[in-house]
Amino acid sequence: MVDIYFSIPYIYLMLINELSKKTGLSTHTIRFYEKSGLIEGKQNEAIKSNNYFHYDEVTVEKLEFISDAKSVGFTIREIGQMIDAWYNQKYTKEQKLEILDDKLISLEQKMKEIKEMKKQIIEFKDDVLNDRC
Amino acid sequence: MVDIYFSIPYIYLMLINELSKKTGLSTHTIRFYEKSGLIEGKQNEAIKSNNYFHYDEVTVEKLEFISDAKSVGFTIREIGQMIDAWYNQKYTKEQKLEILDDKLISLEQKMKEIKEMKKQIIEFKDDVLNDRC
DNA sequence: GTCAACCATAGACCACACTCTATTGTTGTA
DNA sequence: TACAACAATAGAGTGTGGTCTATGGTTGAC
Repeated sequence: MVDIYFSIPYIYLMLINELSKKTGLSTHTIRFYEKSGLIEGKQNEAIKSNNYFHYDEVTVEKLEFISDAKSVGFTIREIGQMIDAWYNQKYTKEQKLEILDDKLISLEQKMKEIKEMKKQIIEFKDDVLNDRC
Repeated sequence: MVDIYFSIPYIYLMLINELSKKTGLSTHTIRFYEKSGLIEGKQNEAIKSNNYFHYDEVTVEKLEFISDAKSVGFTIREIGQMIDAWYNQKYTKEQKLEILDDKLISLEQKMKEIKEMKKQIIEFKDDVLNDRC
């Protein structure tokens, strides 16, 4: 079987080292994300001499999304869900929308908590400034 | 030496079980926070028969703050800094303000990241709705 | 054909933030 | 005085998210 992925000339593919340089993530971390099911490289079955994985530009996008999503506090599992809701066909349209709406709600919640925390810290500052603590 | 803490009649003190019920945190978790330096109970040196720790209402406040701060993503270390900046005298006024300002800046940053993530997810939703993925 | 720079896999190790178990001792009510 | 419900300490175990090491194979420039 010939993999179409490797027969389309205008799809640029890269190995893990280049992916690492493009995203700023270590090859270790990228492999960890791959094992966790967040991304997926492809092996060229026409080449028998090695088992190197090849990655496309969409993987770069995904890794950038993963970094962003992690820094707002989403877990690997949640990030996986979102990626599946976006790039995969394993969910129906309705399920995809439900997942994404769910994440939007949790962002709203985080937002609210951060605003509360800001208020608190500003009160602390006020106490410090006025020698009330 | 007589500890003033135990001689002021209007300071209400409680044992760990009551503290746990008031805050919704397990006694395990409370002891973990105590070992981590976030809170501090006091032993009554007048009582020789046991070594029970007694906690005041300020500890309840601190534990509530810890829960809130954790849910916005602050680490134990960061939370400890903030508590010290507020309740302790181990920092100067200037140092306290610096710490608190630093935390405000990181909250602003988190806020920005969350807004970006919201935008992204809304774009995802749009793609799903219009069958672009 | 040598060698540096890459590739893959497996599994050990790490920090963080708990969470639980085991053990021993204390208190207060019946 | 028996007993349940509490207390303390030490230390083991858990889940998450990496990070590193060891081992062995491949590629490409010289």
